[in-house]
Amino acid sequence: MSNSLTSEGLAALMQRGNLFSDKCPSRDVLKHVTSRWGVLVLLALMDGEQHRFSALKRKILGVSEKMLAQTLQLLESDGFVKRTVYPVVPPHVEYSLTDLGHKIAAQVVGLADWIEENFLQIMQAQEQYQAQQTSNLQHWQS
Amino acid sequence: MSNSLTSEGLAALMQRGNLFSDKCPSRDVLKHVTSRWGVLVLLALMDGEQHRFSALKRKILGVSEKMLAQTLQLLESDGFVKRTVYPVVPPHVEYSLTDLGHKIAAQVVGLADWIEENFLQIMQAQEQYQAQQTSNLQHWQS
DNA sequence: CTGAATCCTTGCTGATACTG
DNA sequence: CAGTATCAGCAAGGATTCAG
Repeated sequence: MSNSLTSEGLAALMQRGNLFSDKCPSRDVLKHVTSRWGVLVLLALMDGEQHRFSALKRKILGVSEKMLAQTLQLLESDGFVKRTVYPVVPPHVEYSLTDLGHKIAAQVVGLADWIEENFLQIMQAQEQYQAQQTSNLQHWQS
Repeated sequence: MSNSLTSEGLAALMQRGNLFSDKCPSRDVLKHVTSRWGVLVLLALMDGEQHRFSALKRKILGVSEKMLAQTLQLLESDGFVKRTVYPVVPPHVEYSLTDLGHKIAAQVVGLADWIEENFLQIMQAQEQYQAQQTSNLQHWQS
């Protein structure tokens, strides 16, 4: 059948702190949703509407067809994106978020928003770091 | 001086939805904290203790010295990690999270935890997707 | 002990061309 | 319209070596 899980195997997968041991499957999902285009796809689909492939391509500036298709496939395989095909000519495909997709999108966007909100502080830290590096540089230059 | 920001430039950087336009500096920070080792470093430092380089290397299984040093530098330059050097022989360096670091670590771990908590659903979606792909495969094989 | 520097391999990415 | 296939370029990642 499709579900071949043992309760022991499941327990091993679900325990916390698993991220430290390599090959943790959660890392793959994290990779998908935080990837360069993954974030943008989730963001683009968050309005709950149906979106066509070409519409997404227009909305997400700079993405190639290959990467968009690849990202959509990954997110679909994780159960975050729903792909609806209308068997007509010319082909018509629509993408939208699943319930699960909406939830993880909220998490990802929450993280992204936090960064944007606190970006001023981060930038100041970066400048301080830069200044520190520069002064160290000047030190051994003399 | 170190601060060369104009108010217009800052305003342009801070507006929401900026993630869509490429070269958004927030994307770099997002990349740092969600990178393969970035997540694990934040997780390892979340206890609030001081951690030595070699201790982190032992704690984060599989990380190379190069990537650990690189990750720590990035997180330090973003103001998330504090690096304390004790000028003794042999060298003694300690790493810990800043206040800002604790906050973003909470966000990142929140996302990671969400994935782990909902991993059962995700895995089921992956199995369904796999099954679907396999059946499609068998279709044209015959 | 804590890294920096080097080399080398891998994998991601994007441009192009092609299919149903 | 909605992709797939292929290939080339580049950057991330890792192993090793060297240095303060």
